[in-house]
Amino acid sequence: MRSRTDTRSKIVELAQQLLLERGYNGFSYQDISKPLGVKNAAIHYHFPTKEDLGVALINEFREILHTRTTDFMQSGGNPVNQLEGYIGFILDSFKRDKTICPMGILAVDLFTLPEKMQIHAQLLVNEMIRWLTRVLDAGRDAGLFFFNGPAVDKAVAVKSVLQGAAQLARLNGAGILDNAVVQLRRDLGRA
Amino acid sequence: MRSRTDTRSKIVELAQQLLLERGYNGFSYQDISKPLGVKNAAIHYHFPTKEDLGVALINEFREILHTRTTDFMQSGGNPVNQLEGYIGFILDSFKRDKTICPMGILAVDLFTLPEKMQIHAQLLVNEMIRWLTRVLDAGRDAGLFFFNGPAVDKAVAVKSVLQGAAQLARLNGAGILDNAVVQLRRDLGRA
DNA sequence: GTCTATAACGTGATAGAC
DNA sequence: GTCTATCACGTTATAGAC
Repeated sequence: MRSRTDTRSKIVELAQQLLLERGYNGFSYQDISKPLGVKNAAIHYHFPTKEDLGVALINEFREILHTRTTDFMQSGGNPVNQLEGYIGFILDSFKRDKTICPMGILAVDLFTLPEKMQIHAQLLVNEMIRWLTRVLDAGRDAGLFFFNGPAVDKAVAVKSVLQGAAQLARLNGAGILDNAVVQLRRDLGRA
Repeated sequence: MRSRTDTRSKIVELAQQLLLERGYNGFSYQDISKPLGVKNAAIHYHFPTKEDLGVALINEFREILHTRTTDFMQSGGNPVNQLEGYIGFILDSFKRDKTICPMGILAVDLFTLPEKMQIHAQLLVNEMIRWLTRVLDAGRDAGLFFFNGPAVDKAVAVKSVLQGAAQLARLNGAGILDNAVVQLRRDLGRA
């Protein structure tokens, strides 16, 4: 029993995979329509332009972030659990199919992206940093993390390590990402 | 007085800028030939396929890395100077024209790249990690850096921070990169 | 909501003249 | 070493039938 937007959600799901795997300029409407067994025009019905599709994908990432960070909050509210939940999500995603963080992908492609996508990508990054800053700040106050300087600086550093290491792991093997995570924990005084 | 490969080197120079700015799938032969005032066929003469051009670009990055790390070595051989030289290079590049590290770009585009490019990209990353590991290890032995765990783990973490933070800075402003660098120094016990 | 058909253009690439 | 000319194909996108 398929809802009336079944195709639409299948398009979003596949396009998301393709964006994460190949970047915004690395996939086409054909790459979506062929596996789904529909025609290009069907995709244009749901997303008139590729920009519309791109914006929908970024908003999907923002929703995932919101859902998962809310999850982390609820599961104890412990800052360690929250950070480790995010780290686990990144490790699992990479190990499944070498998925890397969408923010790095959007940053690399940024100057080729339609304007609306650029704006929504900025929102995504801001939301991520805001959440991670809160987690680290609360964890330091509770004596669970140890670091100097403003929490927002540490948040950017932590996010950057995870993002960058997953990228390097594509080129050098998954072990490099595991080791970077271990080092990250050491640098938070947790090892 | 132009050498017989003047056009060739101009192609490489411009293509490098384009790759760093837009990713491998974000520029075309036209983007190179038009500004240079030559025809597409002229580029195909020097680089029969885009793969050939791409490999040449990666090898250029490898040469730059080799030249600059040799520089750092010679200018005192001090591990702090070596690391700070690399950091300064990244900061300057970003502030000039929002240039980010080619390794992140190649990682994002990896599964769309011709085979030879993928292989050369792996070499580039391996060489980078090897150099940075040596610098950090020597610095720790000399009591200049402070960190726990294998130097190679810290090298990956340091490289990842710089790479990831420059990407986030494209979306959030240059300040975020500066702050990540400050945090990086703190986490090396240097602030 | 999906289709066929088509438009308008950009892409990487090649042959052969100069 | 660079040109003109051309190719075959893929791209995003639209109009209109069903």
